[in-house]
Amino acid sequence: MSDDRGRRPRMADIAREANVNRITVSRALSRPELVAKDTLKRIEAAIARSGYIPNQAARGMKTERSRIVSLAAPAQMSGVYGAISELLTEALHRDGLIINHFPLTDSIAQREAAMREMAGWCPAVIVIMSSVLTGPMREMLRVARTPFVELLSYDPDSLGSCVGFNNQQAARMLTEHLVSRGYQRITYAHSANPLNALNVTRLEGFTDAIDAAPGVEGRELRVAPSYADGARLIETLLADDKLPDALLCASDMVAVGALEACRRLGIDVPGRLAICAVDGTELTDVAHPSITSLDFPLERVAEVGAEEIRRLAAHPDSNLRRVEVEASVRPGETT
Amino acid sequence: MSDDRGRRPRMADIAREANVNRITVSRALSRPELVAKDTLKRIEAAIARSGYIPNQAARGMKTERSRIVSLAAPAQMSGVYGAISELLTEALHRDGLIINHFPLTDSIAQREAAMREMAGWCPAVIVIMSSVLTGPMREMLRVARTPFVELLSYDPDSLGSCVGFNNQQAARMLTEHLVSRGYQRITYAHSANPLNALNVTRLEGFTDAIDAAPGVEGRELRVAPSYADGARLIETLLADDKLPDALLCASDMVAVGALEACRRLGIDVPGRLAICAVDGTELTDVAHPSITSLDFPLERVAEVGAEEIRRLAAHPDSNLRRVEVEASVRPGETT
DNA sequence: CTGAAAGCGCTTACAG
DNA sequence: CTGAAAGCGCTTACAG
Repeated sequence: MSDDRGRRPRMADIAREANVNRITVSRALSRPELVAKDTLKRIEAAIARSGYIPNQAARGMKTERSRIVSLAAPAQMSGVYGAISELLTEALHRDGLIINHFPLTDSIAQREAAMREMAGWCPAVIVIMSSVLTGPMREMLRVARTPFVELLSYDPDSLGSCVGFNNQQAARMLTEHLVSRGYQRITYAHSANPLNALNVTRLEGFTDAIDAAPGVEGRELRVAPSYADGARLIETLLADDKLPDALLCASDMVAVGALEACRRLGIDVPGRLAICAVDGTELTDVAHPSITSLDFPLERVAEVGAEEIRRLAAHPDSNLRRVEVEASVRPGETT
Repeated sequence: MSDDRGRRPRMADIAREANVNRITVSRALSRPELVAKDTLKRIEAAIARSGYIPNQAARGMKTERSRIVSLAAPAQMSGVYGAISELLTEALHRDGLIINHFPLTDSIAQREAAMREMAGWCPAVIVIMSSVLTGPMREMLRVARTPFVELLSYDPDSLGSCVGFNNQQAARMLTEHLVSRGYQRITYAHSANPLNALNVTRLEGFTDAIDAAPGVEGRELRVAPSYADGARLIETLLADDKLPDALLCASDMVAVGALEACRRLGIDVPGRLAICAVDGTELTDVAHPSITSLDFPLERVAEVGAEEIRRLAAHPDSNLRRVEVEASVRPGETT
């Protein structure tokens, strides 16, 4: 029945079978109301018979407009990036937009290469979570003329649209919360990745709060975002006799891992050590004891973000939009 | 400096600036060793000056070979799908493969439409996690002539390559574990999604084990894969006075949510209720008490899967490979 | 309502 | 070492 001679059917094959010109097949697909009823029927039958699937690359080449949305984000899926990426992928899929996923590495050269890749596919929109933009990256975005959306961090000077919260302020509030509860030696555990935009602004917020609190000693520590590294962190601090009063974790996974290690090692939380997480995913709520963290509407970031992406995909030349969502401290049982 | 007249630079623009033919520019990009040194230098200078980025769609159209890998998976990123997808995305990105992400919905029609979309982009490989394949989907895969990889479930009759474990056996082993510990009324809480392949085979395994255990009463219950629904499940069962002896959870998130609800409601685990999870992500280990679950090498599935995808992308006509990874019960403190 | 012509941006042989 | 010709699979005006 179907053409089995080694290649997938093309529009020309359908046209031949249905006894029409390729143009008519194209029209039957894109504007069927302009095609005579029985012509349409013949074409549809031929399509069904052959299993024809239009080549999206060829289509996009002509229309100069793709339905691809390129999403660059840190690879970790168990935390806030996974949560947003899940909501975003679902929402955009409903609008017929295809998500191209680019993991962000720790190398500037690789991030720039990834940006080049992204731009090379002529996506409708480029979305970035939590990456610092280098000069070449900005230049590529400019030359590619692709609408650009930053998620998670609110930045009034963003190169494109953005939907997020003020991360500097958020880290400051959480630190102030710890100070107000009387903790004097506070350690901020974070990835220390200078390419992670959230990281950079959050560190500033932490430092601000420490500087403003006389007598409070602040430290920072590098830790990879995983349960295991959170647990290991506590073990190391304990072994070195360097356990602080309070631990502020940039990653929810680190907070959960640290909490579990404390339970195992008999460290009283929050009596001996307070634990506080910045991302505030569902995980911190489900933990026991529940972890003090940031209260910000993840769902709203994804929702408004999806809306903005959809809008820019439809109207690439429309104005940018910058949306700041509110964040506050959600006190849990660990502080 | 750069061309600012409303469109991104094309190869022809570079050719003009460098005083060569477009072909030479193309060659400079793909096989620079065939181009004279100073010609190359002129071309590279023009590319740098203009910020030229080759159009991947146009390139792929000619080469008939794209570097896209289409990945269809349930949207939930906090569980096993997120973990695999993270590892896979990173590994494939290192090989220069681009991941197109398609969330699986609960509607057959939508899944088939998604499959059509996927095939339309002429990906190098199509990867599916945990979806039943309908007749039309199989037909599309056949016509598209795209190599196909199934992950997570080992199926000797898979249409393509597969890397996974025997889910029927796994669910049976976990249920037998519960039976051997003396639990008599066992409830299997799962998404009840008939389109989820893992779900279907796991349910069979559960039923097998119950049928083989005289005097043991098995039930099944529908629950969405989230922390909140896991917690709600316990609340409902308690309110209806239908709490079983043991709960087998298809989703790790449900297990963690249920565990937390038990703690909150004063239900003794494992004394009054045993909890057991099937996916066995890191989450079950980090929970407290640690949750009995499946021990299977997630990383190996991702690693071998990535290898197989890479191989099929390079040699689309090579033989299929079916790899079964072993799984066993990892006893925790909840049974 | 349908089709002949031209072209999207690139690459693949082939000729020189 | 470089280029003129043809074509990948589709669509966009335009003409009839």
